[in-house]
Amino acid sequence: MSGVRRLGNAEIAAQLERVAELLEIDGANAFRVRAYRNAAETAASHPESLAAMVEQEADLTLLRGIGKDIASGIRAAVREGTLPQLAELSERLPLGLLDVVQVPGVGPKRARVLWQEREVVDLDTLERVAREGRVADLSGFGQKTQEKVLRGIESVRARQGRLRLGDTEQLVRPLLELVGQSPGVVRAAVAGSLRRGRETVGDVDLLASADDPEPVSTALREADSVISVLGSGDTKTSVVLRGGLQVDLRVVGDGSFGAALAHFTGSKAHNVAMRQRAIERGLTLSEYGLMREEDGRETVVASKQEAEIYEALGLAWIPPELREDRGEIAAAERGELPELIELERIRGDLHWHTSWSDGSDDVAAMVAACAELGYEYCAITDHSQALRMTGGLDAAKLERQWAELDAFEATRSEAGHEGPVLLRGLEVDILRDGGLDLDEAWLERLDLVIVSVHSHFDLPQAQQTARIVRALKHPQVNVLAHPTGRLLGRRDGYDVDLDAVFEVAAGQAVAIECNASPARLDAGDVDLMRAARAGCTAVINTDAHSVAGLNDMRFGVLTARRGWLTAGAILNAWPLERVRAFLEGRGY
DNA sequence: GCCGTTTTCGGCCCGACTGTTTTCAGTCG
Repeated sequence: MSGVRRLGNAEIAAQLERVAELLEIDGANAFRVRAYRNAAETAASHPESLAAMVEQEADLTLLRGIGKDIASGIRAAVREGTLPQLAELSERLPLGLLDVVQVPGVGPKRARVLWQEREVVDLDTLERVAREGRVADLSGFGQKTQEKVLRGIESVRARQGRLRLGDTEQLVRPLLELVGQSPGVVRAAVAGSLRRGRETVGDVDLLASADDPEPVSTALREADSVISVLGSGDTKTSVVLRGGLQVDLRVVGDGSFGAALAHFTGSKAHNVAMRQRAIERGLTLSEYGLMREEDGRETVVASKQEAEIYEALGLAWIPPELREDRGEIAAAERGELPELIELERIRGDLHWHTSWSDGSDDVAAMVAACAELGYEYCAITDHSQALRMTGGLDAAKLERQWAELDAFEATRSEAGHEGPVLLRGLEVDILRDGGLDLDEAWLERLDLVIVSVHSHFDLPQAQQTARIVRALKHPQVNVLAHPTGRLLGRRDGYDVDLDAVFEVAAGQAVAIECNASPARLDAGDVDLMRAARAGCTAVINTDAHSVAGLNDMRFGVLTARRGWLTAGAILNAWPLERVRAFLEGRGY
């Protein structure tokens, strides 16, 4: 092991992606830009640590999309922390332009013009110039673009500073291990919004119990991924990781671990309600425990285990995902907390792509991976033709795909047909007018029709809603995928009246997807609650575009748990026969 | 910049839409 901080694959991928964006702004050859994007994708999804491969002197150019130049860049980055290509570009271009291209309507070309003609270097300068009306008069811009930019700046700002759940989990897992294995540590856990399974995380709270806080605090301060220490005292150490994520570690005596865990898990609103409940019972609740004060003396009622605190307050233990002060305390008091969905209850994945459209693995590999996950069933659902960039399928291409599926099934049955039942579906685009991007005959033949919006995000609400509702009313439609279209940290959802959509979906037996991709988590927790209240069935799908993507299921399950969903409300937690009945519109 | 070979250079995914233009560049997916 070298003494150099080890760069994670996610960080290498992020740096490659930044190189691609800066090259684009710089006006570089589009294929060179794409080469960096492809390399970023490979880095992000490679199961083995690239840094470890470099240390072992493995040949990185064997990986798809990584050639001589990028391999040597990665080797340098592993040694020095930064890709030389990124270092070089950041000397020539303002890094704030990376935020500027996040603004809808501003791409690399316009960012370059704004920089060179108006000295825009970041969101602040862009906002000032736009407010002064000096964007509209640039050639190729105009009044509407200027207005769109001003609106866009706000939503970019609102998203900054929060990381997605999946990315955060990757960064935190090794830290939790480090903390848990430090000398003297009895218990260690993740708290905060990450423990509650929120879709994005602002900072990370780690908790450890130990008599002496020093060894574990030191271990965190000296962790490979830490770039600066904000503060470090007896009970709290705050550090910043490469990439900017702040991590706070609290160290408490093991006797108060439960109370501290409850306190630092939050949410704030949940804690306030819990403390109020304590006061009503003549008690006080803090991170040190649930206390009773008698004759000026404080005695501990409960503090060692989280569950003891809830019990002492007359409550069932509340799963962290529910701790948002959305009625969980009243439900816990009545003993009516829902029996939340668990990953083990998921019986199949009903939305994923193959190399027939924009997936990277073939049918056999995807089905084998589903078998590995222990699924009873799964569904192939490539894109329909409207998404040309994905190689979407039209009737003729579907015919060819089904021929391959027939051959695949024949091979499987010769081999004894082990593994999940494979349903045949398609992710069919909802066209601008609400029509479906596939002919009637094929819609009828498919086992499963998923519909989704991938275009015309800017329609006014009434029109967007009507369009989706019309699609849902088609009798062959079974699932509405990613119902808001949001991309976490990148794009807000389109403007749609979800309650109207859910009402129709419930009546038409169309399941509402909880898309488990950490980039989407759509429908989100609150929307899933609304859908359930409207009578909709939910379905948790990964929308995987590779074998690796199938592992995202857990993020969807976390989100569904936050939405109070039980196994009974989730299509792919049902046995196959019931799923088939649902898909065929029979009683289910 | 990567890849693959017809092995050292040419292809790499591309169509729709928007707002800007007056025939199209830029953005988006």
